[in-house]
Amino acid sequence: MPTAPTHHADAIPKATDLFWEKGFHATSMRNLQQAIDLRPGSIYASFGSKEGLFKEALHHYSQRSRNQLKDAIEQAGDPITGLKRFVIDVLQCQSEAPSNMCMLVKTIAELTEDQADLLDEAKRLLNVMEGEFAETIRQAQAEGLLAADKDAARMAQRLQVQFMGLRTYIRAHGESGQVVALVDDLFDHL
Amino acid sequence: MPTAPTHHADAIPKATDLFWEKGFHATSMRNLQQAIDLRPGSIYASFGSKEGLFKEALHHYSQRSRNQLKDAIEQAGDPITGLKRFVIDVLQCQSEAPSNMCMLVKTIAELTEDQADLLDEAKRLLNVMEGEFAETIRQAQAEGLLAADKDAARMAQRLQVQFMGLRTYIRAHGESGQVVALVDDLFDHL
DNA sequence: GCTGGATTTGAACGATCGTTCAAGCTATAT
DNA sequence: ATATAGCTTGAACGATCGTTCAAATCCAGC
Repeated sequence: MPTAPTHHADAIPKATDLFWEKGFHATSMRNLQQAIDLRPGSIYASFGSKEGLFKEALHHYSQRSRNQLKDAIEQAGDPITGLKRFVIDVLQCQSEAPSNMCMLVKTIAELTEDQADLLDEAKRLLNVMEGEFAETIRQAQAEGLLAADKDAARMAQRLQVQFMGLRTYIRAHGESGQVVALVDDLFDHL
Repeated sequence: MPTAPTHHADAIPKATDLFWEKGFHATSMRNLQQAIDLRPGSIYASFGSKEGLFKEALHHYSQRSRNQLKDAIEQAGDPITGLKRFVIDVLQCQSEAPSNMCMLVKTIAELTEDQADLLDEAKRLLNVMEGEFAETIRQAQAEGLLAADKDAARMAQRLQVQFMGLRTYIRAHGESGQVVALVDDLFDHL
């Protein structure tokens, strides 16, 4: 029943931003109806349930992030500068983004086993992103930009931990402008 | 009206654990009534509102964590081993605790400006905890257990970032048993 | 053992939740 | 122009939300 074709193509991005800002439980179907300008029947015809729509939002968010990384690498020229650029961009975009924190992290923080499939999906997508980090690091090693003897997967793991920690920290305090220096540090001790 | 005297002293700990597990929005007053075995009238006489009870829960959680750190330091003998012990204990107690993640972090991840005072309180208490870390590090420096030229506040900041990141990472993956090694690393590069 | 203030009780309130579905509308094919 | 298939609409459903309050209960002090 889900993923039925709709000509309201920008419904998912808008739903994503609302879910990202307010979280799963605090976002009501009526909030969503207003945000994406669709009546309940249309939404349920397309997505089946609130959970179904949220799952689409998670996928859209994940894809958007992966594209953002890809673009940053292409624009920067080499993988490592691109990766660093991506991290800095995400950390600094406090103003325009719906939330300072990663939507996937917010989701695994909020949900319990009551929404096991959404929780598992968020975990999986977070893992996919870590895989992208690892692949990027591997490419940097192949190009001689990074010591090739270190374990790329382990480095990606460390990056993921620090990245999630930093975003949480920035949410708790202000941005404070030290972001670039902190990220430089992060990549030095990678 | 809040904080009226009650002889149901263990109401707050039980409410804390439920809020910690399920978060603010997913925990209903009826869940709480059942968990702490009080009827609505009594709860509202004591705490005024769901928000009031949640604020008490935040305070209780914060105090409990600070005591846990204090105890760990006393038991370990010196501040730095105690601090490390505390971190390891928290990271490993995946089974008994209501959630792998810090309740304060879960709260700042979940809430928006719709509950501004609860959000600010969680941020403040997180800052208090970072202050405890800094004070502990300062004591370790005073006892010659740590290089005294480094900025204790900055080290506490790094510890906080890594600690929050690691707890999130453990929530997303399993515990995987590498925790002790990871924390050793963390304290080496502190 | 009676009285009076404080506490507890649980039914009930209006609001809002996620969801459904009969009726209305739109657009294509004939 | 008319029929038909599919999408859209919005009122409505039962459940549950946070909260209230009159009545029942408890427990001092006399």
